[in-house]
Amino acid sequence: MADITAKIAVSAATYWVDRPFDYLVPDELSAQVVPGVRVVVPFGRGNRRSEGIVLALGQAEAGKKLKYIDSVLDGAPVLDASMIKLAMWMRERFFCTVYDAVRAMLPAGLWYSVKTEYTVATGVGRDAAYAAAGQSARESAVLDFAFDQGGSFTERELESAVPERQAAQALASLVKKGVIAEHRTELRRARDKTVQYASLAVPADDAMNLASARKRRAPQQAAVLELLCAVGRAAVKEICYFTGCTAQTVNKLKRDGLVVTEEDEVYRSPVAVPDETEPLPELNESQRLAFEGISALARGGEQRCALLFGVTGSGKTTVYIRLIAEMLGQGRSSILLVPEIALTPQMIETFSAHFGHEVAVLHSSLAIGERYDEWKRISRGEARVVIGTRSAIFAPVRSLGLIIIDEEQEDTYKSENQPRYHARDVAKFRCSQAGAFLLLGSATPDIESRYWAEKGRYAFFSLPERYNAMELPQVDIVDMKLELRAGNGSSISSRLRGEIEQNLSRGEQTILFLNRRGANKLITCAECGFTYECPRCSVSLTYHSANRRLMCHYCGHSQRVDDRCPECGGELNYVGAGTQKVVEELTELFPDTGILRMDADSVAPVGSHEALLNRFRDEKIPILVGTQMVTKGLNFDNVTLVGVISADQSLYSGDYKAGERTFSLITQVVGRSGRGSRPGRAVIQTFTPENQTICQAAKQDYDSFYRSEIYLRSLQGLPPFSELYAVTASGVDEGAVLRCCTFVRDSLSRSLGGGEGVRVLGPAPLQVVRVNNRFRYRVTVSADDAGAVRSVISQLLNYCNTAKEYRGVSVYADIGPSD
DNA sequence: TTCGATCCAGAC
DNA sequence: TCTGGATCGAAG
Repeated sequence: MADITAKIAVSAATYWVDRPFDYLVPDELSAQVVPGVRVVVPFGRGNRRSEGIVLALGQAEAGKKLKYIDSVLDGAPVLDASMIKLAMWMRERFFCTVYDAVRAMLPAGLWYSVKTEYTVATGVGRDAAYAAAGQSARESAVLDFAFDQGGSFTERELESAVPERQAAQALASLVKKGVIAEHRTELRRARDKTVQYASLAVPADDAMNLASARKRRAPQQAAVLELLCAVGRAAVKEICYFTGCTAQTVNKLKRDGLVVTEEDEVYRSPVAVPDETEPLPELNESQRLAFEGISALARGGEQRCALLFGVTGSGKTTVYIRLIAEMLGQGRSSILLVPEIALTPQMIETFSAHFGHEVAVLHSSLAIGERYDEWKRISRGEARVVIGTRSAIFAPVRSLGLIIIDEEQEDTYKSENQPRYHARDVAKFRCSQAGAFLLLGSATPDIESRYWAEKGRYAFFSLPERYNAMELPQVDIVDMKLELRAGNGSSISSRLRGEIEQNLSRGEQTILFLNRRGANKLITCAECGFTYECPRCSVSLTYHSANRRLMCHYCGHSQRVDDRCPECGGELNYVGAGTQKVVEELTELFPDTGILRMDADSVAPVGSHEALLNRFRDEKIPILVGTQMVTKGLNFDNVTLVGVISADQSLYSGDYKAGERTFSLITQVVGRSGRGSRPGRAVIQTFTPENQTICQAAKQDYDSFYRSEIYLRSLQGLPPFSELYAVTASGVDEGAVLRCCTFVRDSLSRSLGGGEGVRVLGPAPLQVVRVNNRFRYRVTVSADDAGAVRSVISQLLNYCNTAKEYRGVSVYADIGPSD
C-alpha cells in the first residue's frame, strides 16, 4: 500500500511560495491527521518547524521525496470542508496565503504560539562542548552563556546577554552539532475552562454513617459528606462556600475514596441571557411585505441576495428578528454582522431577549477566552444566531441559512490588514456554498449594491415609513463662508448657536457631530509656528492629556513636551482640535451648561462608551459633542437638534467613495434628531453649501444621490462598472518604492493592453505617505476582466517581492481598497 | 521569509 | 586554511 500523504497549507510560506505542500503521515498519527486539523511540519531548507493545516489527504507518488508531519496540534478539525474551500478561495481573491485566511477564521484563543527553550544537551561536557564550538568566538560566547545559565534559556535571553550580533546563527549551529538541545512547546492562547464537581463515591447511607463517625475529629469532612448526601453532586467551589471548608478537605475525601471529582467544561459568556424570551415582534405593513418576500426567496428563489432599504428608525431590526426566527424554525443558523459592536448594545439585548442562549456574540473587544467559548458554542451547534463584527463572517455555524449585513455600506466591513477581505464578498461565497441567503440592510446602501438591486441581481425591498410615522427632521444648511465674512471665525455658526439656545431654554437635548478623527490637541509655537512632527511618519504629533505626552497614532511614537518651542524658544500653545476645541467654544458660549464629549480619546476604556451614553440619556445633559460614534444607533427621545459642525471634512478626501461616505454620515446624523414625540431639527454647516451631495443628504434624498453618483461612476468606469484593485508598495527607500510602483504600473498597462475598460493609475502617494519611516505609494487598476487582472497582479507580487532591484520594498495587493 | 550552499576576501 | 560576509535560489 502506498503511503498516506497530506496536503498542507503552511504558515511559514509567503504569498509567492504558498501552495499545498505534500507531507507523509507517520503511521502513529494516521488516525489524527484528517482535513481541518493543524499540524507542525518541518519546512524549508533548515526544516524549521512551522504550523500548517491539513487541506486534504492523498497517496504518495513514487519517487518523490517527502518529509514527515511532526506532530498534530488539534484533537478535532478546527475547520470543516467548506471553510477550507473558503480559505483557498480567499487566497485567489484577496492575494493572501491560505494560512493567512485560516488565521482570520479561527479565534485568537485557538492560535498557538511556540516557545522554544534551549539547554546544554544531556551528556555533553564542558570540554566536548567547547571543542565542538571550535574556533568560533560566537559559538563559544553562546556556550559561556549556556553554562552560566545552568538550566534552560530562550533565544531572547541569549540575545540580551550576548551582545554579539547573530547569536541566533551560532545557536542554530550548536543545535545542529548536538551540543545544545532544543525544546519546543506549543502553547494555545486560551484553554477550555472547567469547573470541578464532586459527588459521592459510596452509597449515601454509608456516607451518612461515615459523616457522623467523623463529626468529632473531622467536622469539615463530615459537613461535606452531609452536603453531598443531600444534593448528590455539587461544584467544589460551591461545597467550599456552603460548608466553609477548603478544596483540601474535598481532596482528602477523594484520596480516601469517598468522593469522586470530575471536570465539567463551562463557557465564559459575554451575553447575559434573560430568564424568559420575548414573543416575536409584530410587523407593520411594509415590514411584513419585506419579511414575506425575503423569506420566500430564502426558501428557494432565483435571487440569493436581497437589499433591504430602510431609513433610520424604519425597523429593519424587526425584520431581521423575524427572518432569524424563521431560520431557527427550519433548523438553520444565521449570522448578523454589524459595523461596530460597541455601538449596538441595545441590539444584542434585543436579540438575546428573543433568542436566549441561541445568541452568540463575536467581536474583538471580548476577552480571548470568551471569544473562544462563543466560537465553541457556535461550532457545536449550540448557538445558532451569531451577532458580530467583520470577523464574525467566519463563524463556524452549522447549516448556514442566512447572513445579514446591517449598514452594509460601512467600510469597517473591509479589512485593512492581511487578509484584506471584504465581509460582503466572504458572505457571498459562504452563502453560495451553503445555499444560504444574503440580506444587505441599509438606510444609505452602497452604490454598488443599489445598482445590482436595480439590475435585478439582488432583490429589493424597502421600508419607507419611519417608526410611528415620525416626520424627518427639518434640515438647514449654513454657509460658513458667510459666517466667516460676518466675522464669526468659530466653529459654531450664529444659526446653530440660536438653535442650541432654543433647545436649552426648552430643556431639550442637542447632539453635535464633528466629522474628524484624531480629536486631540496639537501643540504649536505662538511665535514661529513650529509644530511637532513624528520623526518616523509624515504627520504631526497630537497631545494626549491622558499621559501628557505627544503621540503619533500611526506608529505609536511618543515623546514628552518641551517647556518652550525647541526651534525658537517661544511659548507653546495647546490648540484644541476637533471635539475638544468645539467643547471649549461651547463652554465659552454657554457657560454653566453641561457638555459631554465623546470621541476615541474619551471612550478609550472598555465600556465607557455605553456609560457615557447612559449619562447623556439619564442625566439629560444638554449637549453631546462627538465624532463618528454619535452617528450610529442612538435613540434618544429628548434629542431634537443635531448639528454637523463641518460637513466638508470627509467630502474632499480624494477617493471615489468620499461622496458616498459623506452622504451616509450626514444622513445618519440627521436621523438622530426628533425620534421622540417632538419634531427634530438639524443644522449642517459647510463651506460649500451648493455641493450636491450635501444638499441631497440634507433632504435625505438617497434616490437622487444614487442617480447622480451612479452616473458619475459610469462615466469614470468605477465600481460597479469595473472592479478596482490597488497594488501598494512600501519601503524605507522612497526612490526604490517609486521605481517599483512605476514598474508595476508599466507592467499592468502592458499586459492588460490598456484595452477597453482597463485603467491604470499611479503611482500615487497614500494619504500619509510615510509611516514608521517607510514610504507608501500605490498603483490602482480598474478593469472589467477581473480574472486577467488578478493573475497579472499575482505575478507582479511574486516578482516585486523577490526581485533584487526592489529589495527592501514590500508589495501587497488589495481588491476594492477603502482608503 | 529563512536557510544552506557557494564563492570570495581577508586574517592568521 | 579558516572565518565571516554577500549572494542566490528553493521551500513538499
